Amino acid sequence: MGLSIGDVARTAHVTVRALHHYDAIGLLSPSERSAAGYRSYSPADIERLQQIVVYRSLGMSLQDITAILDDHTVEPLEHLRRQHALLVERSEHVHRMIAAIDKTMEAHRMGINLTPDEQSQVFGAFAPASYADEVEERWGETDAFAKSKAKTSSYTKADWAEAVAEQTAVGERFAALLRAGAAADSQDAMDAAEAHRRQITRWYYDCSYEIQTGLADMYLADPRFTENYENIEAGLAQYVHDAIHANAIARA
Amino acid sequence: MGLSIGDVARTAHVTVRALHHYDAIGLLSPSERSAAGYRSYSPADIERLQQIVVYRSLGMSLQDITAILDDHTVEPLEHLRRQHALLVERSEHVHRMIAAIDKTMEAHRMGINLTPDEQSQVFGAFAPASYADEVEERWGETDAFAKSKAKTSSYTKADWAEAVAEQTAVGERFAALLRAGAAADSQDAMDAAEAHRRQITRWYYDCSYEIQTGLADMYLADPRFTENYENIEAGLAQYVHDAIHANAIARA
DNA sequence: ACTTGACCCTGACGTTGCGTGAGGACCTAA
DNA sequence: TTAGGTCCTCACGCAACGTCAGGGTCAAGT
Repeated sequence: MGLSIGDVARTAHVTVRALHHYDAIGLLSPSERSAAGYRSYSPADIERLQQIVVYRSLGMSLQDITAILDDHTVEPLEHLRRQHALLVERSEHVHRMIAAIDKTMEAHRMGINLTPDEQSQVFGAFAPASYADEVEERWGETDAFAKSKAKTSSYTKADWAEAVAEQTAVGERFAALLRAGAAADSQDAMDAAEAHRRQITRWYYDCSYEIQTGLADMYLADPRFTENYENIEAGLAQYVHDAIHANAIARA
Repeated sequence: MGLSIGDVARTAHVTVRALHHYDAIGLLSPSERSAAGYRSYSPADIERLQQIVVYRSLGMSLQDITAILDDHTVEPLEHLRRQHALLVERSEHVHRMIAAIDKTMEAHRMGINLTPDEQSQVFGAFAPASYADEVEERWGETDAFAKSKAKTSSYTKADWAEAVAEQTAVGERFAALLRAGAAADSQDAMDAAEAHRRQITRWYYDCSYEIQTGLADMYLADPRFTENYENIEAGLAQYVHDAIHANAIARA
């Protein structure tokens, strides 16, 4: 027996009514019901709900969400990659909007009137950019998008094995350097950090230095991740963290 | 006679139907009608529409927008300031969402399960943060908000005169330095750039170095702003631009 | 065993912000 | 003068829930 609808609503910050609605339209039907007809949500249901919440926050319609979540050719991780990409796009969009406001205020400050053309541009920045627009902006026509989708969703078991192997290799590389006494800001350690970043970019998502240092911080802050490295070698979490930071600074 | 409804719709990237709707609910009623009953939008109408579009993109309801736009104790510039602040908040929100996805992906990568507590946090990042939440997050209770509103919306004519005077003074300061042959990356020029930034922060909105360099770029890119400086002294636009950039780099 | 309060269920109607025609006037250019 | 594009006013439709209404369920306390 999983969580009750109220518990789910609280942890996911959605209303009970919304969950009823998702059930009614077949977007998220809890995998179990109690004898009295109470909905019971399993961990898998919760995971699906997270995808729903994220896609919703990006402005996707419930119909479309149903469609892509029920598309079993799409791996769960692929959803996270897409969401990441869409969020980055969203972030850039917000920055364009801020720039547009800046421009308008500067014009006010200077007592300047914007030309219709400039005005249209300002308006354009605030045009309701749906997720669909953003997706197309990123991947061009549906054709290219389909291709990209085909590529990333077609990871075979061998691919996944290779990804895991690469990841393990990077961990080992750090550990070897640590054992050899190489400083965290040595060239070798920074190269390993770069490999870590490229590995994520290759198999998961475009990992900027900013994002990577965020991950490094998390490796120390969250005991779960810390343990993962400490199990390989004592002090490795801190070492990886320092190497990533050193590398990020050096490349900036 | 102003613009036709079709023209407005095109430049503002909204549908004709939306404009009809705004008229019907009294949010934006064009200031004139032709003999045949055609709507005619004045420049003031367009300006109001921009405010509407921006607030809408922030998720505000049409009712609320009507209320705050019809509140005549709020200066037009105050709307831009608010919108700027809300957008910055929105930007931070998006970054929190990206971080949440990063964390989820890292957990996947490492084969780790998130605790309910962590899950709740991830969900929290995607909770539909309405503009209202964001406003309260920034300004606390309605009381504090009312105060801030009272403060910023109560600029007197004398205040405005002072703001304009300060702005002119900053321009003159740059011009004097340019005439005196001080380099754009000299300490004096960078101090002037800092004064430029502080002036905007004081009278308009919190101007970060990133935003300021954006403005500097605009001074060169947009002939309107360029002219404004060139009228004071030849080469001043470029000079101001360089000083702002030098200062931003020095302070980073 | 019984009550009480918190929680759950299923309808069912209301709301917001428009989309989408229907049916008809208007207006410029050929 | 006729065709196209644009404009007008109803008026119904729709998504994603909010909001009662009327009624079971359940654990805790008495």
